[in-house]
Amino acid sequence: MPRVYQTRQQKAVQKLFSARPEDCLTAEEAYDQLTIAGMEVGKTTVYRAITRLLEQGLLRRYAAQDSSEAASYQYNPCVDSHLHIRCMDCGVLEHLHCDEVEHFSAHLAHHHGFTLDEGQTMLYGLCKACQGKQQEKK
Amino acid sequence: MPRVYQTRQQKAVQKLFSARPEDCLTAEEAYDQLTIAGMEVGKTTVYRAITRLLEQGLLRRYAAQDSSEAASYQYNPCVDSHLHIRCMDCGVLEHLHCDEVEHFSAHLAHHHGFTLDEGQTMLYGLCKACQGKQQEKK
DNA sequence: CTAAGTGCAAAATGTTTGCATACTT
DNA sequence: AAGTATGCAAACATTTTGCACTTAG
Repeated sequence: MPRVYQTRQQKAVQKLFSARPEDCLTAEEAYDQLTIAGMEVGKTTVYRAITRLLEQGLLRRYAAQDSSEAASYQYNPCVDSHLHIRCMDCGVLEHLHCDEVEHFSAHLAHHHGFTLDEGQTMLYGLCKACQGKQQEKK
Repeated sequence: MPRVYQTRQQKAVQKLFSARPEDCLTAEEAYDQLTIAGMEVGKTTVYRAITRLLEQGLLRRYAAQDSSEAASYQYNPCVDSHLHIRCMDCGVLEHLHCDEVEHFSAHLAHHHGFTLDEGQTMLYGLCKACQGKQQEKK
């Protein structure tokens, strides 16, 4: 792994993500944010910076649910790895800090020989609010 | 929802997926399979047939892990919905038929107000074989 | 000074759309 | 006959790459 130079642009991208560990941003959104902030970072550079951060394990990547939508990225403080759940209707992202997850993960390891990567996994379903909405429709 | 005509092509695509409910195929792969089988179905038509099957709930869609990789689709016999786990190293797909999943899902519903959609969710991690490989590398 | 990063334009990829034609019902 | 599907080519959106130039270490 080649060394990572601390350029103005690289620092700007990392800072953007690390400043909001709760948020998921697409490359485009990150680019826009930087532009608004007057940071002058090329879009290509944003992509390359993100790639570098992924390699360093500082970002996690979430594939889009629908096709032809962009992937999003989130700051990944290694210490606090946890599952995320995404509502398929409203798109809200929730962070699952919960012992039950550890229990389930342990079960997978023991009974299925599978080591769950919480950082890479996104659970999909419906949040409380959207379950209500779905029922109204019926 | 408009009615779905049973064309030669539509039937061919559905048959392809339903014949192998264990397999995940990308649109491209489906197209290739059909072409090899001499079915003469256009790629556009494959995409449109897949879209229709998704709308009907007969197919589930899995977003690609790495960027610039294609999404894959799998036949979805509604009755037997279950979680899937994918090895990030070798790519193997395992089907999780397990009471623990129901237990975890129930927990999510009760304590987090979140209804898990097992069909849409893919767990990522490392399978037994690849955990061994990872350790050797160190 | 050298390895690494930048930014533009162009390519690549997966997917969707416009449209004239053909098929189902 | 009306509604839907097909297939081609072209459009699209996201992401990557080639290349000449700049910057960090």
